[in-house]
Amino acid sequence: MFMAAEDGSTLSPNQIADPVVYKLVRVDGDGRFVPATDDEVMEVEDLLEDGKNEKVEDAEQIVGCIPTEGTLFGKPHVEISNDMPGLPQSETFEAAGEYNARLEYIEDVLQKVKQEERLRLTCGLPNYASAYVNRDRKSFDEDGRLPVIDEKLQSNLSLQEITHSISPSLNENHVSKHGSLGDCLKHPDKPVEFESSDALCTTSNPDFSLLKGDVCLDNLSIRELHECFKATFGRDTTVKDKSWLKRRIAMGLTHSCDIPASSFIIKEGKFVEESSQNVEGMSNFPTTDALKIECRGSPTTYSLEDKDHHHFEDMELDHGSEGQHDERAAVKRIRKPTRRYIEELSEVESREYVQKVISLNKNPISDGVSTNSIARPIKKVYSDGGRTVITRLDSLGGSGFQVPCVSRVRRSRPRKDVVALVFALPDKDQNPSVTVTDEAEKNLEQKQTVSGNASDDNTSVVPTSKGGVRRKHHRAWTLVEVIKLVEGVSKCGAGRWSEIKKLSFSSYSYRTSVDLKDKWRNLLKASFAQTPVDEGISSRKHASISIPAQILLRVRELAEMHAQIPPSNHGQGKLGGGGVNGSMHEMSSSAVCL
DNA sequence: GTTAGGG
DNA sequence: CCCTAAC
Repeated sequence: MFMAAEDGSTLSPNQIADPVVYKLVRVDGDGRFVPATDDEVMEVEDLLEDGKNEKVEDAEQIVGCIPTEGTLFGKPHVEISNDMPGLPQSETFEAAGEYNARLEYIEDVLQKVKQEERLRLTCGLPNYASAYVNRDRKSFDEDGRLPVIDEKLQSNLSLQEITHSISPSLNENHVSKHGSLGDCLKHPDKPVEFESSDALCTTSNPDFSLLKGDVCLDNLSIRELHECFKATFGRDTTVKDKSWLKRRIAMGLTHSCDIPASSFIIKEGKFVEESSQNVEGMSNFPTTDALKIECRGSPTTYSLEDKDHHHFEDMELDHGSEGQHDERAAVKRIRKPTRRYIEELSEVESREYVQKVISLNKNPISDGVSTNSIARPIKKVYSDGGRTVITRLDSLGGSGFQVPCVSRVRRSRPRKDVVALVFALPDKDQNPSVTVTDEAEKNLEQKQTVSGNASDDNTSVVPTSKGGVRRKHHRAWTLVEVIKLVEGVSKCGAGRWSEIKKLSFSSYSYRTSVDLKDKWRNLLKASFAQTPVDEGISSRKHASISIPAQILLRVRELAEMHAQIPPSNHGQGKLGGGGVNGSMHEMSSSAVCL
C-alpha cells in the first residue's frame, strides 16, 4: 500500500493528493519504506484524482510518513501511534518566529548553493548537489536517525509544521493513522535508503544552481523551470506549463499557497509582486507579511492568526465532505490531464469511432464488399432502447410517399438525388411520378451496381449441408425494389416472375424470381391485411419495411384486378398478359412505362 | 427452368 | 428465405 508523506507534517487525505509536495512510499513487509515507482505514483495519483482517497486513507499498512526534501534535514516531529486516534500531537508550533527562521533557512540554502556552484565551477565537482546533501546526512547517526540537527534545519522543520500543523486537534486525526516518522527511520540496517532512493525525497541530486539568491521565475525557460522544479522538489517533472511550474516552484520555495499568478519573483523567500495586481482576486491580501502564512485557495482564506483557526477547522470539514479544496483546487486548473483522463477520453473517442464503423458495416451488403453507404439506399435498422429505428430508407422516399417510422440519423446533408426527388415530386397522392422515379431508380440502380452488388453473390451465398446453397444474409427489400416489383407485376402480371426479374431486376442479381414471388405474396398479405389508406402502416412497424400506403394500395388494386385474393387464392390471373394490359386504364397516370 | 405454396 | 412439389 502506499502513502503520501508530506513535509514532516500531518496528512489529511485531501492534502496528500498533491504529487509534488508529497512523496509516495510503500511500506514493505518488514516495515521499512520502499520508494514508490513512477507507475505507482501515477496510480495513486489517479486514485486521488478520482476522489477515491479512502483507499489510501483506509489502508491498514500506512504507518509512517516521510518528509520530502524540504524537510529532509529536519527532525521528525510526528510521534503518534497507529491506534491512538485523538491523541493530541505532542509538539506544538510556534507560529510567527519560525516563519522567519524558515526564510533564513531558505536563504541559507541558497547561499550554500551558491557556494557549491562556485566550488563546482572552480573544481569541476560533478555532483556538488549530492555533496551538499551528504553534508547534511552527516547529521544522521549510524542508526539512520536524525538525532543531531543543526538549529536552522530544526527551525526549518518547525516551519514546515506551521503550514500544516495549524491546529493540533486537527492534526491528530490524520497523524494518528500514520504512525510516527521515527518509525520510518528506525531501521539501522537500512540507512542507505536515504541515499539511494529518491522516493525518500531529495537524494536525487537536486540542482540548486538555479536558485541562487533571488529568483525570478518569470525569466526562466521551461527547461530551467524544470531544473528549478527538480531543485525544489527533488524530482523531475514533465509538465510543460510554465505557469504551473512557476506556481509549483514558488509554492515549494515559499511553502505558501498564496502564489500570485502574475509574477514569480521570489526575494528572500517571499514573493515580490511585479505588478501590484494579483490576478486571482487576491490583490487585497498582502503576500509579503512575514508574520502571516496564508493559504488562500478557493474558497476560503486562511491565516495563521488565532482568530482564523476556525477557518482551518472549516477547511478540514470541507475536506471531509467535499473532497479536495484549498490549494489543490487552485492548482487543479492548470494541472495537466491525468493519465486516466487521457485514457478514458481516447477510449470514448475510439468507441465512437468503432460505432461509426460498425454502423457502416451493418449494411446488409457488407461482407468484405464495399460499404459505401451512399451507394445503397438500404434500410438500416438498429435497436434503440427496444425501439426499432429506420435510419435510411429515404432514398426512394423521395417519391413522395409518406414513410412512417423513419427516424433520420443522417447528419450530413442529403444526397443530391434525394434532394432532387423530394423537390421534384408531384404529389399526386396516388402515383409517383414516372420520370422522376424512373430516374431515381436508375440512378440508384447504377450506384448499387457500381458498389459491387454483382459480385455480391460470391460472398453472400454459402453452401448448405444439403449440398445446395443458401444465402448468408437476408437482404431487406428496399422501397425501390418493391416499387419495381409492383410495377413489374402490373406490367407482366403476377406469376411471371422470371419475366419480371429479367425486365426489372436484371441488375439485382441477388433477387431471384422466387424472391419476387415471395415478396409479392407478402405484399398481398400486407395490402389486404390492413385497413385502407395510411392507417395500418404505422401500426405494423415491425415489418421489414414500412411500405408506403400508396404502394400497398396499388398492390391491392393489382390483386383485385387479377382476382388475387389472398384468403382464397384462386390463381386465375396466372396468365397475366391480358389482365395486365386490361388494367392499364387504372394506372394510366402511374408508372406504366417502366 | 419456373411456379406455387408451405415451413 | 429455404425447400419442394408440380408444372
